[in-house]
Order: sequence, then C-alpha cells, then structure tokens
Amino acid sequence: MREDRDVAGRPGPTRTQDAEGTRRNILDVATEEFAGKGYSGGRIDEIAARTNTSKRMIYYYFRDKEGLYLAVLEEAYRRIRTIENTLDLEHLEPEEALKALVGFTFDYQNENQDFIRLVMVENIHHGEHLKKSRAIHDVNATVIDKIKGLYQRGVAAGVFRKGIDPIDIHMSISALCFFNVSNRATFSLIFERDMDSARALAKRRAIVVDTILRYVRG
Amino acid sequence: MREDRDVAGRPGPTRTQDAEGTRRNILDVATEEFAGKGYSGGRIDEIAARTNTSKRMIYYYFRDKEGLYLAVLEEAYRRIRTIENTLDLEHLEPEEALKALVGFTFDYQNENQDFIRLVMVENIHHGEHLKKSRAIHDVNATVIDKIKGLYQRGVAAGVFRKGIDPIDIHMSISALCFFNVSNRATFSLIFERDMDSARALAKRRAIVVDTILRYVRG
DNA sequence: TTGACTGAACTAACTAGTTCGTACATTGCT
DNA sequence: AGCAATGTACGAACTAGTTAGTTCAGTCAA
Repeated sequence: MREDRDVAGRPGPTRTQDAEGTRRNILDVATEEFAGKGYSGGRIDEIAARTNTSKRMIYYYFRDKEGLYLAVLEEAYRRIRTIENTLDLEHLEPEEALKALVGFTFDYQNENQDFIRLVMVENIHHGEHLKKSRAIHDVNATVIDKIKGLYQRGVAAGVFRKGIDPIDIHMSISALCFFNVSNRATFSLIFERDMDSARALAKRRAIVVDTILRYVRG
Repeated sequence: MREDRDVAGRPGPTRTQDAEGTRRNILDVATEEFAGKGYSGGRIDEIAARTNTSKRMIYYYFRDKEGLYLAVLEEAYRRIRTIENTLDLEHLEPEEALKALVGFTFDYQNENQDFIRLVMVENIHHGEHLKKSRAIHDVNATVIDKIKGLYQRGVAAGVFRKGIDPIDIHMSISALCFFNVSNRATFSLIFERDMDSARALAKRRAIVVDTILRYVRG
C-alpha cells in the first residue's frame, strides 16, 4: 500500500494515481526484459506480469511494443549521459584524466550490462528504432568534448602525440570496454577464460587503460 | 532449374535428389535471416520462401528452429577457422606477422558481417546454443597458437616486451575489429560518422593495427 | 518397386493489441 | 461547501493475426 499523501502532506500522488511511479515501474521491468531477450524475444505479457500494474497500462503509457522499447532505449542513453556529465576531468593532468575516463567507461559498462545489451539489440536491428529518436544526438557532444579537451591539453603539454582524431580515441575506448561485456558469453566459452571475477576484471581493466595510453602517448 | 549433370558430366546430384545442395541452400538463406533479424526475429516461413525448397525440408534436415540456428552458427565458426588456418605467418618477422594477422582479422570481419552478427545474436542469448555444440572448442587452438608463436618470436627477438598473455592480445584485436562492425549502426548514427566507405575503413584499419603494435612493442 | 524427397494445407499455441467496464481525482459550477 | 462533469488510472477477458511445427498424399530417380 502506497501513502495517500507525500512527506510534506501535499495531495501528491495517491495509491491509485501514481502515474510517474507506474511509468518507472514498467520501464524498469521492460529494460530487463528487452536487455535479456532482445526486442523480438521480449514479451509484453511477461513484462506486464512482472510489473505492479497491468498490460493495459503499458499500452496506455507507451502506445505499443515499439514505443515501450524506444522509451527504454532513450532512458538508458539518458542515464549514461547524465553520469558522464558529472565526471570532472579538467583538474587532472592529461594522462591522469584519460586514465580516469577509460577506467570509468570500463567500470560503468561492466556495471550496467543492460545498457550494453540494449545497444547490441539495437544494432542487430540496424539502429532503425534509434533513427526515430530525436533526443539522441544530445548524447554525442559530452564525451567527445571531454576527450577533445583532454587530448588537446595533452598535446600542448607534450605528453600526447599530434594528429589523432578524438572520435577515434572514443571508438577504441568503447570497443575495448564494450567487447568485454558484449562478447563475454561466447568468448569465455570458446577460450575457457574467466571474465567475470573481480580479479579478471581488474586485470583486463588495466590492460585496456594501458592500451589506450600507449596509443596516444608521444 | 539446376543441371542434371555436373561440369564433369558425372551422374552427380540431379534436380530433385541433391541433398547436399538443398542443405547448403537452406543454410545460406538461414544465415542471412538469423544474422539480419536475430534468432527470435528470424522467421522459418521467411527462410522457406527464399529457399529453392520448402519449409518441410527445413524440418526434414534440421529438426527444428533451434537445430537450424545451431547449424548456421557452427557453419559460420567452421568457415572462419578454415580460413584462419590458411594464414601463413611463420615466414614473416614478428612485427610483420602481427600486422598481417590484425589486418586480416579486420578485413575478414568487415567482409563477413553475417558472422559478426551471428556472434552478437548468440551473445544476446547468453551463449546458450553454443553451449550445446560439441564442435566448438576446436575453434580455440588455432588463433591463440598463432599469436602465441609470433609473440614468443617477437619477445626472443627483443621487439616485443615480456609478460603479455596471448589471449589478451587476441581479445584486444577481436574487440577493436568486432566493434567496427557490430556497433556501426548506432555509432555512426550518434556520432554522425561515416564508417562504411573504403576510405573510412582503411583509416580505421590502420589505427587498429597501430594500436595493437604499440601495445606489444618493447 | 522402393525409398529419398517434396509441397500444400492444416493445427495448436502464442502474442500484440483491444474492448469494455470501474474506481478515483480534479475542476468548475452553484 | 456540495455536486456534477470530465479526465486519469486501472484490470479482466477477448480478438485477430502470426508462427513453429505437422500431416499426408504424393513425385521422381534408381
């Protein structure tokens, strides 16, 4: 039973009228479902069953399966952008800043496997849903600007070599971090390699950071 | 209409009795379908329609949807292993050999996007189908042995530094090459970047080779 | 004549999306 | 304040279309 009044005693959302909570609840369950089974494999009935609300509400708030999936995708991108924005790299020396950024990316992607899996799913579908999203280009600027800034400081300080495109740096960071999550199932199976343990992750993290640093150093 | 006789004029498989050809044909169409739409998104009826044969034959040869998918997956892995085996790196200097291997991997993965996409699909499904395959561990040995051999030669020659695990080298190569195909849709969309043109591919290929070389050099 | 191979039509289960009916809350009117 | 009208939030059962898998009566080559 939810409360009829919020802490401040305002009328607020009541038991049956908590629109935002219901939306959130559906979105959370749907994120798990689509990340776990893909878009085609994800089942609306399954999502509805694990929700506090009903199937009717899914269609009420999100129109159809695709609308729900797109909302899930946008929310996932929104979340990572928000967190990326809190990263303060300006006060660090270029090398340290880059290390921090790569390490953060590695950790974030490892801790948010649902996000990685949603991106995989979207790529399987050739990005056709993402194309319909207007809100997506905002994700762009942030990371690239951060890398660009720190790279230029590094070049000016003589620690990084010239002529590298910041987008290529970002692509390499993404690739190395992403793969560790996205291909864990098949890679660990074929090469009989532990990729889950804290030990294995720490080791791999160090290698990824090192790989990027060696690439940009002058 | 297929020919009743092969080029050599031997009785060979005839129009209606070409079991191996029929299997191949189904497998080829199914590879495209599953690579294009994923396992759940792939449709048996769709595959049947694009085949020279009928839906009945799919079940005749592959038992069920999962059997067909698994056959597709195993065939894809078999193909890459076969090609990798033809790579002759022993006669090259360690650095050149590694460059050749990375370049080959980049090119192969770019030219065989269906393979990449099947691996993505399998990872979305947590590798549950691959687990059922007995034939898979053979894929292992080849690549790792090649890298191990060339790496040790490089260390002995003093051009590569000590203490690197060959599997980590392979993982980094795979990650950098894989990402370029697997995430092309979303990445090029978000960062408005051309990743398809021959020019863009050549540039990226050089960066990937360079990244790996810089990582192992002493 | 035999047996590998084939196709059209069918079925049972599933799945996205809808219908209809209800409870509650808010706003505007008196 | 009290009442009516309107809009928001919700659930159970239903529908129409789809999809994996089957049946069965055959065809064709050897």
